[in-house]
Amino acid sequence: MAIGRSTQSTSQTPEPGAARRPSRARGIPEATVARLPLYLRALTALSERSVPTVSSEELATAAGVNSAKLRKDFSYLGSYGTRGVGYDVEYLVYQISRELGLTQDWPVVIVGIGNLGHALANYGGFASRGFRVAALLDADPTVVGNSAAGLPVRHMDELEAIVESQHVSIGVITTPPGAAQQVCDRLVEAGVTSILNFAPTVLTVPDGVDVRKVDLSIELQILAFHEQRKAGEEAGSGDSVLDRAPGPVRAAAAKLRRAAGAAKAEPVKGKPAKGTEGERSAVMPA
Amino acid sequence: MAIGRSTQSTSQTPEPGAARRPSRARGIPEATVARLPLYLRALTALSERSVPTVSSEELATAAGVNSAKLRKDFSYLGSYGTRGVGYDVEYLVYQISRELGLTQDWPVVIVGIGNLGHALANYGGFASRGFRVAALLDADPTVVGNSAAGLPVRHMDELEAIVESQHVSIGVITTPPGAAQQVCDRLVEAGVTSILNFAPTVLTVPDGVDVRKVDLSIELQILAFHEQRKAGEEAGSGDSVLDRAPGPVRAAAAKLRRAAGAAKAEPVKGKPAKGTEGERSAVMPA
DNA sequence: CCATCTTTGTGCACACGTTCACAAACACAT
DNA sequence: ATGTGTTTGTGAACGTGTGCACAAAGATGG
Repeated sequence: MAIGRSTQSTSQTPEPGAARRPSRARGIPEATVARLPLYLRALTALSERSVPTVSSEELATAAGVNSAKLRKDFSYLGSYGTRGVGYDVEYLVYQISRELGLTQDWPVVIVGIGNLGHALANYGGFASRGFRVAALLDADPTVVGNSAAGLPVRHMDELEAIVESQHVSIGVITTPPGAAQQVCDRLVEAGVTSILNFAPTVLTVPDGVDVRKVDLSIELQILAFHEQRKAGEEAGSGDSVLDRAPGPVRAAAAKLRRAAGAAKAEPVKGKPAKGTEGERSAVMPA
Repeated sequence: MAIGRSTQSTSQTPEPGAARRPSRARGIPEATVARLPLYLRALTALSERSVPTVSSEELATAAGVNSAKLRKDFSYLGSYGTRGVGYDVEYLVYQISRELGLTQDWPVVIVGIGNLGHALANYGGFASRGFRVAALLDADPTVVGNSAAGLPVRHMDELEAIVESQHVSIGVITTPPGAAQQVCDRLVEAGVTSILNFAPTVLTVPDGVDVRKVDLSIELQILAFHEQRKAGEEAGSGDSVLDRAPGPVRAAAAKLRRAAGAAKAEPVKGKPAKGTEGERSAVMPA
């Protein structure tokens, strides 16, 4: 099946009337930028197998997109192909790397060295793409001093000094949700202008700072949605009549709901709601 | 800044001419589905603070979107608000949960218990949203038998039996990239129809199976792209003239490149290419 | 040098997503 | 009851992304 286009808005806070960023400062659409790393990965694999050239069709298959899209994407970068032949692998690797800014070194700090922070610190794909872990930081004294992936875990207090001295512009937040905004503020204050947030929180940042979000829980919920649909496709779900009734009936229902809600009761004819479940993922954000 | 709309195509393989899924089987757009978990999170937070009702404006702020979008999103679910008042928090929590299929239990298997697998096993947001870890699986005998998050790590051989007996329909892949497709095939064969893939690989699956992908490396690269742009906005980058020249000049350049590439030399006037770097993230996929 | 074949680059049409802006609906006070 | 204020729900306009289909560009062989 493979859901057609999912548009998981990984970046957040489009800021209503704000900055008016046309998303293509020099003409490269966001959607294209998001696919460049995919192409790059496929191309480096080809490069390692010493394949000299590749057609849009082949590369598209390897990257999991269709060839027209790929060609259009590349056309935004310039005309790097040769008609009748295809694309020169090495050259394209270089061009895409350059476009993505991977020909330079990006020092990164990871804040919050729990399970996930550990996993990221050990992530091999880091170094191979120009990213270098400048420091691992944590607020917990029992964690500080441990080492992960050959690097010592240092205390949050050193954050500002590290960011400044190593010119860190990218920060990764893997703290529990409660600490995320605070950490974010400190990172930004220290000079970080791009943040990758793994904590399930909406971060507020000043203009000029980019935030991208990775949220396991959301991904699973989206899968569940489609899974449910597949399951329910044959078995017509017992859709409550009230819920989809129009006009006055609905209004009455709303009134009832509000009355019930005020007493903090169960949602009308709702499932048991499993005892005020909620955002309490004190364990780890992931 | 906050990049406007990022469309990180988290799901993959739209399959060119295939199935023609209008992405809205019962009328809910993909983009909306992807935001429902966000709303749900904000709503449960309000619910815990016993807030009875919330306006689209407030909720939108809490979820990090704009209010018009939120209202339109909700309008796809039905008319669950009350004009002049707002939305009943409890009721909306229930409606969204139901829509997302979270009122039922989703057993999940995690395959590949490295650093990341561990992190996910310990992830608190799992259980609180109807997801239950049915089993942790790994192929490495030295890992099998360990326990993570109170669950024993079991051997891959048990995969089929577990999926079948526990009716698992969602699988999470956190193996190294080399093993991902193989694991994926086994999961699908065993009956799993939704896969969350953390390995940096394009998975091929039969029709009817959903794949979503989470890729740290890609997220960082996208950040780097924007970071580079910010940096280069004042300092006009020394863009090679050749690269953007049109027509015949370019053709000649292409010819040269191909000649160079055949000998697997450096890309024309390229950076040192740091010794056949590449996909070799044997450490962990993340 | 010409004919043929392959593959790129792109104009165009359409689908999807976002935002505006406003009428309809409801609450509440008088 | 009626009027006033608030907030939803949505039509319509716009912007972005996708995919088709084809002309143009180059390769290749004779």
